[in-house]
Amino acid sequence: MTVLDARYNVPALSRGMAVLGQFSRQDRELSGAEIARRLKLPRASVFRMLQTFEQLGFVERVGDSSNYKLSLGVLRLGFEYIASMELTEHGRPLIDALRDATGYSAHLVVRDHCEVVFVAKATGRSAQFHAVQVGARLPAHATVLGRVLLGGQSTANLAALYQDTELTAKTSATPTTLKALKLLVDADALRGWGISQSGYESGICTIAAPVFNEVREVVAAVSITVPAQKIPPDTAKLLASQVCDAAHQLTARISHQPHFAAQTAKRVGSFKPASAER
Amino acid sequence: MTVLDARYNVPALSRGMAVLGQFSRQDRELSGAEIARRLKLPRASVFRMLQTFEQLGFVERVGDSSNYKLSLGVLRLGFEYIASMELTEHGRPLIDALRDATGYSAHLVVRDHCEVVFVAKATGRSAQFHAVQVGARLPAHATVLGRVLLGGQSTANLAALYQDTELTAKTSATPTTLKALKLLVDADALRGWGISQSGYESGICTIAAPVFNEVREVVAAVSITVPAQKIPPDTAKLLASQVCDAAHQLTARISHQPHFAAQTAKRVGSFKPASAER
DNA sequence: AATCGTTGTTTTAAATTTGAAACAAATTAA
DNA sequence: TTAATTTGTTTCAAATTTAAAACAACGATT
Repeated sequence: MTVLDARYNVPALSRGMAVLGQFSRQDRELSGAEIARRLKLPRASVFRMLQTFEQLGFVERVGDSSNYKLSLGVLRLGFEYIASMELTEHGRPLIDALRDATGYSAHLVVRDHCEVVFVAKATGRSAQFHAVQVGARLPAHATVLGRVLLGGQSTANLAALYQDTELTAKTSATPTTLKALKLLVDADALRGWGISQSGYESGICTIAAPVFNEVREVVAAVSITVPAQKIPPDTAKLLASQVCDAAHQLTARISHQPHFAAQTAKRVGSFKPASAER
Repeated sequence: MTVLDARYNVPALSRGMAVLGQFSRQDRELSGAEIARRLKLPRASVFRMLQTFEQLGFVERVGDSSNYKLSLGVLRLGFEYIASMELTEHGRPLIDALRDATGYSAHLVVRDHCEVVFVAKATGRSAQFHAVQVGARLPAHATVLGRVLLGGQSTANLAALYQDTELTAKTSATPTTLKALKLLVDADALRGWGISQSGYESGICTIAAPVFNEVREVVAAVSITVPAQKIPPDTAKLLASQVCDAAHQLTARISHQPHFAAQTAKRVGSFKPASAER
């Protein structure tokens, strides 16, 4: 594996993306000076970067002020990403069907390091309060979704994943140690699905099942959210079987043809484990 | 207004974003060499940019090959954008309600130059074939959505908008001249809503109504899609009134408090109602 | 086998961007 | 009002990145 080499950095790029990254729900608008202060960059540099981003349609000025906000351009990247995933391509009809079958909101999620990311959703009839949006992120360790997505990870892998991240307690049930997390992860992996009776936000139960790739690594999870304090065991089992069904179907679809997608089917045979390192 | 000055470009940024922009549904994976060829950049430069993006989590290597694909990081930007829009904040419950009231998929769209962009959707029960996704784009001139979004634009503005864009004919009903487009736009603007009986894809009818800001500029549109070849006039009127209702409510919500949002309430104490003007 | 054409990676002179400092305009404070 | 901050913009020498060229590894073709 080629190690990422700091020699080959393009600082302008890193800094530029950092600038874009400053904008958030809390900070819709930012001035050049404010960004410069936060990132400890020269005002002149931020000024130039903002001008560049404005030309590219990634940020725009707010009204007549000199403040900036994100612009529609940034959506393009995310959309192309979602649209380019074979996972969502095949997953969408399945979670739509799952929603129709159960009547509850169904989701398709993947893991990005220690976070759960929603990549597709089918909204149920019962409009929830703050329904999650595609692109939303949740801490993996604090949700069933995350624990299902972590299924099959070795203790060492988990440790590596969480070496820079605290296992913060969201509720009393949240695991705060790697050991506790591993136990929960293994339990769900063994059963083949997971359930949270008083999820991240209470009053909502989540049932999730893993989607595997060709080598049986977890690559995604399918889930439904049920607006209830607690689901009786029988109902839970019934719903779980439906969720698992959807997950199995998706597994079948994406693991059948190993990474067929590529238009660059170069060396199909060679599977040798990456050369020497220096 | 400050004119965008080419002097203040950060080439590395422009090029970097161009690299990311190369990835699409058609081109999920790209090699460094391929990108270099397309953008006519030195291979070494592309190589370094890809390494940088990889470190930032915007692209990742595909399996063992040296190809790259977009990574989950790019979703973050788009999500923050959507989440930071007051439009979606207020619009989501409204289109959810519209979906529930009509039973059809409801959407919230905005305009980006000559394109319609979906920023929120509430999927109806009847699962469509290729349901649009948040972030998806359509040519404005070829859809009712676009024509409603263009409402109120002067002929000069339209001309400016389309000086670099062809009005390509998607169907026989698509306007291919500015004059024809203007006529359609004005008709919908006058009526207060628009309908396409054989939309962009046939078999689907779309009814759309504009959302205004404080100064009565169109800033968004609310719509529903009805899976039918043709809707009888009475039904259409009924549905249209529901769509208009939702649009009016959204207009009321976002145009009431003129751009209050700003977190730039730096000095919290000073709350004097900016009486003295210069 | 040997050659050719690609592609990924590395190096280094050449050219560029960068950031400190200066300026101007706007805002706040006294 | 006046002075003091803060911010947006501009300049230019210094320092950096860049891109041409070279290298190495690989696959395809002859």
